[in-house]
Amino acid sequence: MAAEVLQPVDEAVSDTIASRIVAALRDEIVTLKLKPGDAISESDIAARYGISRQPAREAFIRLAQQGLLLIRPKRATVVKKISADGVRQSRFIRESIEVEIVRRVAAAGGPETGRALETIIADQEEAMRADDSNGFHVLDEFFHRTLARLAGVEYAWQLIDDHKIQLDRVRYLTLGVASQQRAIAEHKVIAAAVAAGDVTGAEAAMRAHLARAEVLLGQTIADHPDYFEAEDGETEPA
Amino acid sequence: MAAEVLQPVDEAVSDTIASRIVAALRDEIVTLKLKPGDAISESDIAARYGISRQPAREAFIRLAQQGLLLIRPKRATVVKKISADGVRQSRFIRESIEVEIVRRVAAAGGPETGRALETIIADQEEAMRADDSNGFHVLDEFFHRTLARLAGVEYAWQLIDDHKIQLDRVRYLTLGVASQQRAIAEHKVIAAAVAAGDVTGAEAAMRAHLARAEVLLGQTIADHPDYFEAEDGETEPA
DNA sequence: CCCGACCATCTTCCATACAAGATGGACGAT
DNA sequence: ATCGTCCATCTTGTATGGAAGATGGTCGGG
Repeated sequence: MAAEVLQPVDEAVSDTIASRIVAALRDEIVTLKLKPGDAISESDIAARYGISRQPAREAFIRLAQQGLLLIRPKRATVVKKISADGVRQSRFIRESIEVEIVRRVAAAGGPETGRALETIIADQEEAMRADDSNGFHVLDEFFHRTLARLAGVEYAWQLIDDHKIQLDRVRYLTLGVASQQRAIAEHKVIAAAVAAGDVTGAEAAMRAHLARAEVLLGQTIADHPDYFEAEDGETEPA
Repeated sequence: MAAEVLQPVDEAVSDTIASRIVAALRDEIVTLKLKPGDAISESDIAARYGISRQPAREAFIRLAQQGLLLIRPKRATVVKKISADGVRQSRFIRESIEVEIVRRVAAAGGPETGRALETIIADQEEAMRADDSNGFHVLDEFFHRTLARLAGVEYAWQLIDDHKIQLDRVRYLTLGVASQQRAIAEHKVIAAAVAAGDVTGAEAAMRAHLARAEVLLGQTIADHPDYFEAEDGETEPA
């Protein structure tokens, strides 16, 4: 059943080569094995994965539509640099929707919703203790996704998930245990407010939780300026 | 500079055949020349537009990712039926984001923002008098998009635009002058609240404005049940 | 020494050919 | 007459070849 919930990502129902390439490239991009600005070509990927150019091309199209690649017609295809403004707007989108979600859940929620959330938080604490950074992230995502399902808008979460990749690349640059502890604490506040039916409290808690990304962004830009697009000045400071 | 803001629509920078097919099919789907449930094939489209299968295939991929087509691996490709639940969730997404947008604009807005909106409304009234239904819709979209730009999140509007197609198909089934008059009146209320810096008032006005779609949905399902997916019961009541 | 034109090379884009699987109707057995 | 099987036909997925265009280095002229 858990697998049922995790599988349907909208299009990956078919197990084609192109789909696998999409997943593979997507992972390489988020984990920064493919760095922003790197140039790749269809032939390149085709050779690397031992396939034809056609599936590689289709993968490029899908990833370009997700905002991860930039296909330049007759020139080359590059891994899109992270746009600071784009990250802020992705965060804006996420905050808009998630705030609305917790409002709904808090308004309609009963005691069992609170219990469902607490279970996830407990799992997160265990993952943190086990130093399972990857599992922690999966559970973090599951927490938010569960809220969406409780609000009856799980499809909306899928949307957030698509655009969250932009945020994930930043997040990947700023891992840390302290961050995990704080995330858990904030999740607890949200869960408590939701369980108590405190709409405005839940909204505030969610906003505070998501606001943390703003701080990380500035820090990350300072640390890895070459991964980001030039914002206002010239694009190429020659 | 303004061109800079309007140009980057993410992928349509290149003027390829595939892009034109995407636009053409998208239009046909929204205007219901291609009805939900209709089956189309790559060869079919290729022949119809006098092109090869390859661009048609790419267009299918892009449209499938936008949720308009359903590609069934070795079977056929069909125009996705309208999902009532999907429409509700698209509306939820739109409301979440647009509410947040008007909040921001109302909070930070000055007198010139109100004037910009009023200009658009005036144009809308003219379009209505001229019985230019298409122009009216374009201006309606422009009104909301302008709000997004004033909030500094025009990219977010693009997201809404992508998912608004689901709503547009329903809207296309329910045109009418009365609807236009009401839309203009509601736009005026929103613009007034924004100009006055009335955050909660603007939020309420926007919610009311978008809530109208809910009523239309039920009506439309009743009128065209064959365009919609079966919701809970069996998919095929044989 | 500096600048402009040319060209080999690379890229994406499109066309075509083939492969694998699913469908629906015809056909034959019971 | 009814049911099961087979097969022509359609579908999408993949491979490969050629075309148009952009790039960057090289070469020649000033």
